[in-house]
Amino acid sequence: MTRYNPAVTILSMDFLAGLNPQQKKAVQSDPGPVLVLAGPGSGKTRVLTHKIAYLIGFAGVKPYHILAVTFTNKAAKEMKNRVELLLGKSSRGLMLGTFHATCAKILRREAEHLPFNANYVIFDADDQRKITKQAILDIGLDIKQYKPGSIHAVISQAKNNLTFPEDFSVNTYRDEVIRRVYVRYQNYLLASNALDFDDLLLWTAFLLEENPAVRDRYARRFEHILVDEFQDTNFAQYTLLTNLSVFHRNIFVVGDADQSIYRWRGADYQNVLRFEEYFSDAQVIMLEQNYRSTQIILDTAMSVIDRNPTRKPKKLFTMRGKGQKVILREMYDDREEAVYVINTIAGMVAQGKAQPGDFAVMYRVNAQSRILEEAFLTAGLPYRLVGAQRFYGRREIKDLIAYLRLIRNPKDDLSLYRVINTPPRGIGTKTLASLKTIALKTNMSMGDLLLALAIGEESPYWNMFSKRAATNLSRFGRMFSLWITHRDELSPLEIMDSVLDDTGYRDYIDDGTDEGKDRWDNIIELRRLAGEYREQGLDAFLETVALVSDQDTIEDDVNAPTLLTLHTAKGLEFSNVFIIGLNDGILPHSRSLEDQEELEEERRLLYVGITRAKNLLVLLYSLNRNVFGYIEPVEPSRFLADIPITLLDEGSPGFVIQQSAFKRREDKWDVKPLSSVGLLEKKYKPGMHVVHAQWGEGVVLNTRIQDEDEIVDIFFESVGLKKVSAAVAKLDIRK
DNA sequence: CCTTAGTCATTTTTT
DNA sequence: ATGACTAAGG
Repeated sequence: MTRYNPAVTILSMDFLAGLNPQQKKAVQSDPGPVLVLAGPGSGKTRVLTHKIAYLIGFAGVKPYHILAVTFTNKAAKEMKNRVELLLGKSSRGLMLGTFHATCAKILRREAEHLPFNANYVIFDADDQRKITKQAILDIGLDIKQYKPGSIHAVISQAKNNLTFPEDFSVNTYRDEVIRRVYVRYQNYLLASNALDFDDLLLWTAFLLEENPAVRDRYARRFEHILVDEFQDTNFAQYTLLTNLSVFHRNIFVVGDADQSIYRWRGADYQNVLRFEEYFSDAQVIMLEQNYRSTQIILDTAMSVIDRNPTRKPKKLFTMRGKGQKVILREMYDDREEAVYVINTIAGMVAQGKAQPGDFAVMYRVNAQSRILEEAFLTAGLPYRLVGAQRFYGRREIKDLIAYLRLIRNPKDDLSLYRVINTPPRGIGTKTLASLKTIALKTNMSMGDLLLALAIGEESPYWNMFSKRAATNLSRFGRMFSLWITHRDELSPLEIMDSVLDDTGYRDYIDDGTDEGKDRWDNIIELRRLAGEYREQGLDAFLETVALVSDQDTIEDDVNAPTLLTLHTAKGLEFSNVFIIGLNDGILPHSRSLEDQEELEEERRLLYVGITRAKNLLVLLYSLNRNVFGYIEPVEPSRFLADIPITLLDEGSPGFVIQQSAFKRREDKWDVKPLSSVGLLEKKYKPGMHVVHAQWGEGVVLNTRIQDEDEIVDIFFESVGLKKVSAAVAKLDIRK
């Protein structure tokens, strides 16, 4: 292990310029495990990039020996740019990418040790759902009872925990069903020479665990490993990291447990604790100075997150000054929320207080974007929408990608299903069914059979089909085989163009309508992207396309408000932030209400949203909400009650605050029943005059604490003696 | 084999 | 309210 020479510290100045003491400490940390606990806006990307630059430029580590992993391509790209800015070209060879992309590369290189080929394709979320559905149907089960989505979620969880189908433990009948689906699902993937997202991690972790020779090769290579957003790692990723760092033990991780919002994806912020235990000699460095937000915004964030009981306290501070108070507003419904957002933005822009691009509107679920979009459209204002109907989710894009995937990997039955009759060429369900059965009988993949049919009547398989079917299949097979023949000599763009030409795709999609025009425009955009992969080739193109995240699709150069979910907002910052739909059932989401840990995650989600704001934070909730077309009354979010009124501007409603006594105690109850027993104090005293919303004025006779609640005996003028729960009833104390 | 009308569930969050 | 999926006609 190398120790850096302190005598040449002066040379490190470049990489330390402009850093605060804690950041410097992190960048200059000795070799060995390092855990950086970085609050929002504390400059963690800075620390990571400077650390890399420091390692290469000062400590003399070869870029080839460094691995840096992130969760989104956007983060990876940004880091790469910033490292290059610090070092120039000398960062070449550095392995920097997302977990998934890094794994994809390793797997392609090491495919010989694994049950798939190097030209495997990556199945996206849509594909995953489809094959889960197919697997359930194959077993003969009802997809209404066993929803593909929820079954796949369990499979995904299993994979994230490095559980293969054969290790899947069965305790209930449902488990047994899932196990069987999982077996089929995985077989389907392998038969198609395909991997899903989780497989990328699963197989890499498997490879490193089971193959010491390979593991050592990588573990020796990566003298330094750096990890961004460490709190978002799941077990597979954690295992990956511990294996890769087993030799040099120079693992530098940056994270913030308070920003852990991917539990449902298997992420486990406890990995932060695990890290400290596993690497007991780890240096721990805290980054607590926030450079992003005003004090008021920071205080608001703290007031929300502080209620999470299991968190380690962090004291965030800023030098930015108090700033503007938070605006909290009650709206009639979600429609009005949208109008308010637009009016506020338009107003501030008109007054020259801000640019349209300085605004972000954040929400819990993608469905909420629709009303906003409509409102922007009616107002005639441009906006940029992140995620939701992403580019790569468009039908025409998926079609083209499926063609390319099939050409790259003829075993990809799923893609074949998609394209074989798109545009229509007379290959319907019947023909398709016979293609499948005969493929099964002859022990070939459908793609291979199709290729065998390409030669026409000479083919030994020709007579197994009806004349009509054989003719149509053969015609497509000829096209298909032609593409494959030229696959390796053509660039991705050229392959794409031959597909477009040979299939007459343009005529199919561009039917003269506006929609058709749009679709064709999307194809043109895809062509442009493909054009960038002349050097890297088809594999790289398909891989990037499969692994783009929502965040990656944000275009920076648009001067318009950004509409995005709270999840995609992580890692970003905006001068002015709106968070809409702050209602119970939305944030916290109704599916998380039952579970304490999920409630905590919802709270973190709000925390993430709040801490995106640099200057102005606007929080909106509504009294009513459109649910499946019906207007329903809704409650304000319980989290609002935790924000001190002193942080809110005068226009903010006060009644939310009045409810806080109730909300607060409810939270406490959820959280720590034991410790809060003694903490609950009586709010009322005998002799006190109170006003009840329904029964009017009364006088307190007696009061006691019982089951986390205060039971008050009150004599009302209107109805006489009543026992009242302080948690349920709204009582005003009369002075 | 493709279009159409009717039924139905749908709302987390995403690499 | 909207879209995905299923069952009947061109």
